[in-house]
Amino acid sequence: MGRGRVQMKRIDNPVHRQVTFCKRRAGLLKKAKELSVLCDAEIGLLIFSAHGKLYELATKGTMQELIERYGKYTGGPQLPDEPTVEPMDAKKEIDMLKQEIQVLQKGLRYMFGGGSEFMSLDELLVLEKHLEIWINQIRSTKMDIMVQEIQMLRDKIEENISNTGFTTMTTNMLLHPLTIGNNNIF
Amino acid sequence: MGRGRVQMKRIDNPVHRQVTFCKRRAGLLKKAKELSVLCDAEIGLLIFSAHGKLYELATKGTMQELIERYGKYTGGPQLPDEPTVEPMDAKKEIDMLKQEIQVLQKGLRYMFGGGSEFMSLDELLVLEKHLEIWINQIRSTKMDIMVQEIQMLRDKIEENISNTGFTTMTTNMLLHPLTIGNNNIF
DNA sequence: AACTATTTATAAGA
DNA sequence: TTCTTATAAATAGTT
Repeated sequence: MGRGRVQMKRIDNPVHRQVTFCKRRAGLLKKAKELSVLCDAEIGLLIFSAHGKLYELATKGTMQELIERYGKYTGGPQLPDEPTVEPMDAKKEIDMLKQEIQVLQKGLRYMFGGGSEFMSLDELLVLEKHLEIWINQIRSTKMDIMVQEIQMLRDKIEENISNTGFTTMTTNMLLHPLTIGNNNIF
Repeated sequence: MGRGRVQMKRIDNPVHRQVTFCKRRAGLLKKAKELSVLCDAEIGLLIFSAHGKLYELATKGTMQELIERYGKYTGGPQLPDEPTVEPMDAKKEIDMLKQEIQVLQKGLRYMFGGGSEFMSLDELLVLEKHLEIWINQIRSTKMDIMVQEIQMLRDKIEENISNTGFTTMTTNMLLHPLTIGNNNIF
C-alpha cells in the first residue's frame, strides 16, 4: 500500500525498517480494535519489536484474562493457576448480577414504550424528555429529604441550646439559612 | 475500504457481521504476519469470535512461549500479585451490584406507583446515575442518526452538483465538515 | 465465493 | 519527525 510493491522479506535498511515498523504497528493495532468493535470479538495482540520492546492490546478486559481464557480454550486445566477458585465464582456472580441489571434497565425502558435501539429520532426526543422529568423529580425528592434532615438537626441543636445555654461554631453554622454554591450536588 | 464508510460500532445485521468478521480476521492475520516478517518482530494474536471460537497466530515459536515472554516482560516491573485484595474487591463489587439491583427494582415500582414509594437518598442517587447514563445513550443515538441523515443529504447534494454543475449557499453549508459548537443540543 | 467501486493504509518523498 | 501524495491493499456492498 504505497508507492511501490513490497517484498515479503525483512527490510534491510534499518531506518526504513524502523519507520515501517512504527507505521504498520499502528495500523495493525487500529485494525485489531476495529475488528473487535465491529464484530464483537475479543482480541489480544502482543508485538515484540526486534529490540525487545513490547506493544500490546487487549480489547474487553486485560491481557491476563485473555491469556487465561486462551489457556482454558486450548487445554482446559492445562495451565497451573493457583488463585482461580474464588475469583472464578466471584466473576461469574458479578457477570450474572450485571446481566440482571441490564434486564432491569430494559424493564425501565419498556415503561416508556419500546427499547431505544430501534426508535426514531422523534421517539428518542420524547423518551429523553420523560427521563429528564423523572430525573428532576428525583432531584426534587432528594432536596426535600435533605431539607427535612437539616431541619431535624436544627431542632435538636436548638433543644441543646435551651438546655445548656451556650452554642458552638458548628451549631452556628447549621442555624444559618441554607446557602449552597454548587447546584450539581442536587 | 469498501463501497461505503463504516461506522465504528458493532454491526447490527448478524449476517453482515459474520461476513465482515471473516474478511477482517483474514486481513488482520495477514497484516500481523507481514509486520513480523518485514520488521523482524515477534507477534502473538488471539481472536475470540463473539461465539467463542478461537483464532490464533504466533510468529517465531508457539503462543505458549510468547505468553511466557509476556509474563517475564510484565512480571519484571510489577511482580507482586495480590491474592488477598482480589476476592475482597470481588465481594464488594457483588454487594454493590446487588444493592444496585434493589435500587432499580425499587425504581420500577416507584414509577409504576406514581412515585409514592419511599426511597432513601443513596438509592435516589444511584437511580439518578442510571437515568443519566441512559439519557447520554439516547443523546448519542440521536447524534448517530442525525450524522447519518446529514451524510445522506450530502451525498444527494453532491449527486445534484455533478448533475447540474452548480451549487447553492445551502449546499455549500451542508458540504462543509460537521462543526457543532454546542454539544448540549445533542 | 467472486467481483468491483471505494475507502484505507502506507511507501516514498518533502 | 511530521506532512503530503501517489499508489497498493483491503474491503463493503453486490452478484
